[in-house]
Amino acid sequence: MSEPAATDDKTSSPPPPPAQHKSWADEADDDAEAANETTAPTTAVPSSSSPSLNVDELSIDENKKPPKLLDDPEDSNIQAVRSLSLQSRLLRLAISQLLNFSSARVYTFLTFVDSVQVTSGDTPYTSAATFEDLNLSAELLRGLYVEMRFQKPSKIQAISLPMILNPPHRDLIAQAHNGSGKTTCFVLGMLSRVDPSVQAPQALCICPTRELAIQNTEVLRKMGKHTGISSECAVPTDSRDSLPIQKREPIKAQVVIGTPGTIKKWISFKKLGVTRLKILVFDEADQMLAEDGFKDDSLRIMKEIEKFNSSCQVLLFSATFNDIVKNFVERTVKKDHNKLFVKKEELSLDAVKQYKVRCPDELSKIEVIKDYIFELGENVGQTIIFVRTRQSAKMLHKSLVDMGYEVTSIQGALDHEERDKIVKEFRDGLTQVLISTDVLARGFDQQQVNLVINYDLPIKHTAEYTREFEPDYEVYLHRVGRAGRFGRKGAVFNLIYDEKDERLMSKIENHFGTRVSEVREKSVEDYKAALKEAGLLQ
DNA sequence: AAAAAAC
Repeated sequence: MSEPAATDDKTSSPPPPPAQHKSWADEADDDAEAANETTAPTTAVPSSSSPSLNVDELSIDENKKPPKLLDDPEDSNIQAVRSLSLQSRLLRLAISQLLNFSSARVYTFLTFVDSVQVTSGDTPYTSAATFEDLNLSAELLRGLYVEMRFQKPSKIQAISLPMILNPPHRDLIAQAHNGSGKTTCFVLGMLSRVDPSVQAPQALCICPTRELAIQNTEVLRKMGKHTGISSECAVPTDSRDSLPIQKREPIKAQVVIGTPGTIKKWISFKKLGVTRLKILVFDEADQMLAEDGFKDDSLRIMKEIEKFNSSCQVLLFSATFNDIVKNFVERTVKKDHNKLFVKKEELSLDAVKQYKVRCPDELSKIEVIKDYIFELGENVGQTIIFVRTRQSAKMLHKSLVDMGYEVTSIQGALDHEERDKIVKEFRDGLTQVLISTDVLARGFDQQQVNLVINYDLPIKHTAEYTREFEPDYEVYLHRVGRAGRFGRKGAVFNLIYDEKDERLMSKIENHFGTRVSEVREKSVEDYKAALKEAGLLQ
């Protein structure tokens, strides 16, 4: 039995919640109109400034030992930051001027082993060393240990769960590495905040793709198996076998997980009530709130909930938040939110070894895939090949099938049924190699995937009139993150063939501060060596 | 110039 670490902190009565601004929809409104303008609105409360500028110190209980440093590369820095209410800001300002300190309090803690206490504003949070520390129900603990086979909270879980579960239930923006267990954070949050005696939607989770919504629903059902909590997956169905929403009874499920369009539709048809909602989650929140993502849908849903229910806790989770979306996202939630961020340099997964392969032409990309990667791939686990367009997904699929290889491919133009089937076959291990557009770039969790091939590199489609292509760093990171789930080993091969690719690749290297080594010679032995280096072969 | 959702 592991020693329960410092749970006594909980017993010290938490101070009353400070006055809260609950007008998050209003905030969102402002932003929607002033999308790109940066001038501070009215009397600028020195809003939660960029952490890197104001990193001050970790506020640790004096009686506690300081956090120990781990040299585990995975256990990299997370910054815990708290936006302060106006009152406490003014108070801090007064004090700090007296003491000649910086006025913004930004709490950062590096790594921890057992227990860290973070004081956020005036609320102390003790990280959870064990799941028992979280006061979860016995049924939920059983789900964690027996169904999920979890032993103890991962780092992001240890830090974020106390903030999610304990009053005053502040909004939270949380960033954590791919495969580090973000889903568990919000699924556990939703399950434990539901009142089992109320048969109405109390938790809502919105995801960018059908596949992710289904996956999250499955995780929730597994983890919540013994709780009796009901759930519904709100994704489009092929009209044949299901009643149109107009004719359905209002949703009674206590947790609803789905994609924006369907959720919007259900709400507008009054089939999904929002008045009892206690917690609203955006998975892949940076994409959900990006200009070229689901911003409009997300804000509309937020506003609709706010209209009837001002005390709904909002959680925003993602592995990536670029500066632009980060800035916006922080103004979308209530002002006194908590936030956890990871430094950019810390994000690239050290567990996944990155390679580039220079190919003389487009055709030779296919040669590389079949001659080397397929040759070795099957000893290595499953493989996802990412392509930029639906067209290339079809094209590559056809070429490989024509050559006699057993691969499948998925992209958004396929029927829902077909998509579900292909994902299921891949999950069941019936297929070894899956070609995919960026539908599966984010969140798709299949632990057997050890190899990712970037058939082409992700490109940012900004409205700028530049000739220069910009890589989509976030998508790159998410793609890479499909391998190496939960700290496993993995490898990525980036296939590049022209000047454009070269520039994209080096920009990616610069951005993440990593060097991507090249597989030079063209022989099976070289790929073997690369996979050995990645830890995938002996 | 893409993909995602969904009308």
